[in-house]
Amino acid sequence: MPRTKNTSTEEKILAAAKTIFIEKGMDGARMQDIADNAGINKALLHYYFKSKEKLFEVIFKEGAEKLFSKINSILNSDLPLFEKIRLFSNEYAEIISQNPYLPLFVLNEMNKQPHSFLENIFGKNQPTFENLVKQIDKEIKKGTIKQVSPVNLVINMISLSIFPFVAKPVFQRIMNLDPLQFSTIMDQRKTMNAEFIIASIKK
Amino acid sequence: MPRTKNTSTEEKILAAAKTIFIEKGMDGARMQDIADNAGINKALLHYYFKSKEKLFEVIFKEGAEKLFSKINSILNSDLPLFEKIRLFSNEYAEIISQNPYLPLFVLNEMNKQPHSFLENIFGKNQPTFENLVKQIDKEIKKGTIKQVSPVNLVINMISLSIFPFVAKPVFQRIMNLDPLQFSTIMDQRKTMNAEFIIASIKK
DNA sequence: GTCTATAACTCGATAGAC
DNA sequence: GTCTATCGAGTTATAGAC
Repeated sequence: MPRTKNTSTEEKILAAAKTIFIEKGMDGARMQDIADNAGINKALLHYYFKSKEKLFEVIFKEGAEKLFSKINSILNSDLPLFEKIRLFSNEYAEIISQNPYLPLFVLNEMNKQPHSFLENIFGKNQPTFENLVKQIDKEIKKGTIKQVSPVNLVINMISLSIFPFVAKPVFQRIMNLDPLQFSTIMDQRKTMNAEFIIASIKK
Repeated sequence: MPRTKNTSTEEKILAAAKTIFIEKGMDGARMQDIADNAGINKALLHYYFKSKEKLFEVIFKEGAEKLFSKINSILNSDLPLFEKIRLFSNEYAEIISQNPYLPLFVLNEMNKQPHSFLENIFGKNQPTFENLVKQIDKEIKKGTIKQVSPVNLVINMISLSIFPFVAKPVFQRIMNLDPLQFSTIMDQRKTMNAEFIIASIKK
């Protein structure tokens, strides 16, 4: 299908909305800001996406998808446990360093938005971690790793990958780091996180 | 000083403001909500605290203080490294499980509020981690722990303590946990976090 | 499809009575 | 110190011309 002027405007709006919503959140964002950022006027926003809420929904859904899909695909793959941990840490760190403000946006709105809204967005494609649980149990029986709870292992992996970005202003301030020092440290973590996790469970 | 009707109203306002601001953030909070929650009217809010921003400042400052003071006092104490890690994990987990919505509130506003606002609130009581850095270097030379970056160690400790609470709705959803299961897991983490960290650096 | 103008409404803040 | 009433700025959303 050839690009018409129509879809190009839609894309400009989506790009602008993404920027503004992720920066300011649902409550802080202004339709005027989005219009300005897209180089159009407010009325056109409503022409393409009925309401602020509808537009927000599109942006949130896409953002949440980006953050969650990778977790499932890697953790449910057939890789050996340690490789899985390394792959996850590396690829996830990459996604987040390319979208550093996305996690806080999604976390925020998941805490604020009503349950019905989230239900509508996430639907029923509930991930399962059966695979991973079995794999961890097997390693424990083999004696290669300590007795760990799979759920807590996953929580640790995700926490170490995401939180440093979410808390960037905090860490910069309490540790007295300038932006360059901080980003150097974040780069180190891309490989360090996996080794840290592995060291913590290895026997 | 005896409690007058005056200060009691002030306290009601502060308690209400805390509830509403932490739940909805600066942008999402409504003065009407705060007034309702305190059982008074909007005009009184302005009588006690000039503006929404001033009221917010008080709440934010108190919240940030609660989260940050413990980090410094424990990490700069004279305890042996492993004890320090255990004490921090336990006490910090306790603070946060008693104020589960505080971290996201503070993180959010630290990302959103202008630099001048934060400067005004935090002033110049910049913590230093010289103590900790020296202590870690000493342990490395003694050969009791691996060569680790002090900054990253602190980032890991804080990340593992805070993030699970911040991402509660995410973890509940992707891991299919009901609230009781989730809080059981969070309880386990209070002691588990420290052992996890220690295992990851021990030689 | 895109614009200008404006309606409809929300919300922080103040005036003024008690 | 506390209330009711209201102002005025700012915001989403729509009407209507091009």
